[in-house]
Amino acid sequence: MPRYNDMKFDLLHTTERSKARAGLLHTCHGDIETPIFMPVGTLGSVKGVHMRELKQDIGAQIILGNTYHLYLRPGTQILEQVGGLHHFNSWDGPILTDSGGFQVFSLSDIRKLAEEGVTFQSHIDGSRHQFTPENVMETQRSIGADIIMAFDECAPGTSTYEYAQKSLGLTQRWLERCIHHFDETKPLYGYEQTLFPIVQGCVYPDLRIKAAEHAATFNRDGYAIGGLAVGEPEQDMYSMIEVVNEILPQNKPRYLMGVGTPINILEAIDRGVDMFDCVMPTRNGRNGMLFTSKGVINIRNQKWTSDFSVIDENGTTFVDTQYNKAYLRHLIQSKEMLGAQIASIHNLGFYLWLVKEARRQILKDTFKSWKEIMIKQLSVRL
RNA sequence: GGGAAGAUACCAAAGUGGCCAACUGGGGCAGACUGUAAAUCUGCUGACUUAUGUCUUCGUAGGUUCGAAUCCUGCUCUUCCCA
Repeated sequence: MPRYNDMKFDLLHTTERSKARAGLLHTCHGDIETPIFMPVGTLGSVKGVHMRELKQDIGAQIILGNTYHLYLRPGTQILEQVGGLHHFNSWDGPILTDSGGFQVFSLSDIRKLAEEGVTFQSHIDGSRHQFTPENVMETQRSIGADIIMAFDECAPGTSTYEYAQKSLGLTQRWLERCIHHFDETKPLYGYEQTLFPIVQGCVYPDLRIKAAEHAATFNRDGYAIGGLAVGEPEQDMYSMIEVVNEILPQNKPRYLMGVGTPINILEAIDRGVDMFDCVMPTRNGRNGMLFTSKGVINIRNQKWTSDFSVIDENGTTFVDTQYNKAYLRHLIQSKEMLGAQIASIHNLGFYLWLVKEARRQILKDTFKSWKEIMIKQLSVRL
């Protein structure tokens, strides 16, 4: 089985006025049209959304899972027994797993960081577990994601230069160990997996450059930009993307981890990013925030109480025109689970529409002007 | 008819002389949420207004007191028990 396959990503189109690109990423579970947004399914489910809705209504082409969470529950034994996450959650498209690097950041008060790896206390029962670059690769083999991520430290956006530098050193040594171990092991379920390195370096251009150059030497099928949208100013995020994308190979997909708002996504596409994931459409949806073609709605606000217009007349999912705003507000106010489901489907549908439309605009060389109009629209708070 | 308990802000419910514009929960209103410890979290919720000020409130009408949601009296209403 080839370790490296240069046919994995076809860069179909680039534009003059923008760094935006349209591409096609091939995986053993299907092709992905980029730019793409990947719904987050931490525990093997995109919260509140059926696979059928994800695929047919929302148009998702790839979803995420999380190594830390799936390792704790249901555990690798179950995942191996069933033949990997695809067979467990019955998503037959591509899957990407995050390595647990983000949990090094988000669970910082119940973990200990060391050269060897990270010792976590389970947030479920307090039990202690060690994650190392090596065992994280193995766990991701067990999960069986098509794209797996290197184990990194996602340092806070407010880190000092000294901390960021130290952290990056660790991430880079871990990357080497990840790659070494990944290349030494084989997939468990008969299809190929690929490992994406993660570029860290906080908001410091020289660190980001160093990190991107280091990552690029490993010649992988794709690269991720991590450690952004974690507390730093938005402008810093954009300039880091610019710095890193200057260095990452043109013919490989770039994945901006954990980002972001619809506007963030458009700005990042403009700067040459191809892949995105974020909990925002689902989490914020559950909490009553809707991203629509006309602007952002807080459906809990009183003004929607008797607004019987449909959720989004230009929306692409069935919920958009099936349900009215007042009803959705009622469901969310009443904490009815259907409300969370409708909001999640709507928001994911919007995100997927956004990247699909971006791709269409890139292909016909009108991305830049379309983006400006969209950003104005997306800034509206209804 | 007799007896007992009770009446507190939108609802429920603490508070039995000053630290009470009044605990707490719900509801309501608003905000937050970016590789998901999140169907979660935060703030506000008498009025005027925003100073750590004034005014009006704890069924109702009086009274005691420097001071009352808290003590006393009448009235009204509610619930329960006995006839």
